[in-house]
Parts: sequence; structure tokens; C-alpha cells
Amino acid sequence: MGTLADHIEAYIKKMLRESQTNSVELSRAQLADDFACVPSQINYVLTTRFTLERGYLVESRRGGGGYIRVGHVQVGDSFEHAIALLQSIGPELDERSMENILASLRDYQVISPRECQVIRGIVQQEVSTVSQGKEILRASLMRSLLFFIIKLEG
Amino acid sequence: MGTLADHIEAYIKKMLRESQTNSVELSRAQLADDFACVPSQINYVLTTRFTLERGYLVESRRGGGGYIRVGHVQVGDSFEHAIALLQSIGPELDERSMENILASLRDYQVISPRECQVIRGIVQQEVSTVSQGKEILRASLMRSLLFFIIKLEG
DNA sequence: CTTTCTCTGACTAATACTGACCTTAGTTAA
DNA sequence: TTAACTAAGGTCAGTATTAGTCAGAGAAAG
Repeated sequence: MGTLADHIEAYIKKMLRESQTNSVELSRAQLADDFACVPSQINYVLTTRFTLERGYLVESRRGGGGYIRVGHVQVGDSFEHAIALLQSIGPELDERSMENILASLRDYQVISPRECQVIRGIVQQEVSTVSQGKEILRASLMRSLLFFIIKLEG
Repeated sequence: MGTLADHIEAYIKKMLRESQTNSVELSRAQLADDFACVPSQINYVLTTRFTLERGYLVESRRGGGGYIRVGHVQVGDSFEHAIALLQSIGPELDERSMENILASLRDYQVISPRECQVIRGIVQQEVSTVSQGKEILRASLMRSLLFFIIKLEG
């Protein structure tokens, strides 16, 4: 059967498939009304199902003319490995794991040696500026940079 | 779609693009009349979208023959401009400042609308997953992503 | 029975827009 | 000369319209 959240998830994914642009604009209040639930239920669905790791981008704006935009990145087979690695990054990431991921991505030619070098430099620089939460920041940066590369090339 | 403010913003930017001089002179009352709104709506658009932080200069004069002049600050080199903006990011970065930076980089065509969208989405997603240090993480991510783009293009 | 997932509602925050009232600059006429 | 009039634009507080957050209740799974 599936929960309400499942239905809302399916509805949004259907709209995404039908859109030419791989992105869809929603009205939170309207959608909540359609499914006869509270608006915050929409946020629940978005934060649990339409995450960056699953290849979704969510933007929103409040106020008059506000909206929620959900975008989907579909990547080719050549990026499957990269996506898998990206998804394997948890809330924290140590240096050793980062190196393993970079090496793997370079081997699979998802990133160039130069890109690899740039990423390493950036992450090291940023991580060195904080005293706490280095692992968390590293995970965040790696996810973001890799996702950015995949998003643009995929 | 988009709000009235969005349309007025687009209209002014179009006029700016079409002008040889990177500046355009408006009549507040006339513009308000064209868009069927109150004159103060024009001020709202100017103060929220055409700020110095985004690279715009607004001058005006009251009384008979009054006017509003909007200029787009001519930056010598968009690459230099991007570097300057990057360096202006301190240890912390709030959402408003991030939007200003992105808007400016997009207006100067340092980043594409697509890249802008991706960056915003990634940053929002990542920042939403932490409970503390949102401003610090936002600064880190913006520095990293922008640096990465510039590094590859420059 | 305990843990994890769903769902709700009260409170919060951001953005858009309006209208009443204010300020400034030029023009005219006593 | 200067007071009065006319013709701009400015400010600000209030209202309307969205969406976001978070703690806790309820349901499902292990």
C-alpha cells in the first residue's frame, strides 16, 4: 500500500518524469491540500526522499510567489560508480577514506588528475581552518564538489 | 511566472543590457503606472535587487524633473571580480550574502544560471543537515565551489 | 517492548505589496 | 524676494502570502 509519504513521493517523481526539464515547481500549500495533510508533511517527504545523495536538488522561496522546486540529476552509466561512492559518504569522512574515493574516481576517469588535485587542495585548505568537526566538513565538501562535477557532466 | 517584483527587475535589467552606457534613467511614477502598482513598489525592487553588493548603483533626484538612475558597475575583469568576491567571504556567510554573491556572479556571467542553481541547491541541502555552524559551513562550501569553478575556467 | 518511521500543529521566518505621510526641487505670482 | 503651488521621489509600518522548524504524538517494524 504505502504511506502517505510514499504517495507524495511517487506523485512528485511522476511529475519529474513528465517534465521536459527534469525539474518541477510545487506549491507546498497546494500539494498539502491535494493530499489532505499538513504542509510540513511535504517538508518531511522532501527531506527524507529527495536528498542530494539520491540525486535530487531542492530549492525554495518563501513569501508571496513562493515555491518549492525539485530537480533531478540523471547520470549516465559511466557515473554509476561515482554515484555509488558519493552515496557511501556518510555524515563524516576521514582523510584515508577521502583518498580512497579520489583514487577510485581518478581510476575510473570520472575526474581528471588536475581536478583530483584541486579537490584535495580545497578540502585540505578548508578543513585546516576549523578546529572542530573536520570529518563532518570533509564529508560535506566531498559530497558537494563531487556532486557538482557529476551534475555538470552528467 | 514570478512575482511583480521579478518582472520589474527583469524589465530594468533588459533596459540595462540594451543601453550602451550600462546605466538607465527611469521615472518612478511612469514605471509604477506601466506595471499597475504603487510607486513604492519600485523602491522595493530597487532596494532588494539592485544593491551595491550585487554591483548596481542607484541615484535619484526628487522634485520637478526628478529621476531614478540605475547603473551597473563596470568591473574591469569578471575573473578579478570573482576573485574579489571570493576573498570577501569571511569565516561565516549568511544566506542573504550568499544570494548577493551568486546574483552578482550570474549578472557578470562568471557562472551560468544552471551553475548558480546547482550551487544554491547543494549549499542549502548540506547546510540543512547540520544543527550548528550553518554560517561557517556555508562559507566553506561557497568558497570551495566557486574556487573550483574559477580554477577550472581560469 | 523498543526502535524507527510517519505525521501533525503551533510557532517562526522570509518575501511581496500597499498606502499614508514626508522630503526635495523647480515654478509662479504677489 | 518669497510664499504658495506643483511635481517629482523616499520612508516606514502594516498586511498578506508563502515556506521552514521542531518537538512530540502515533504507527509500524523488528
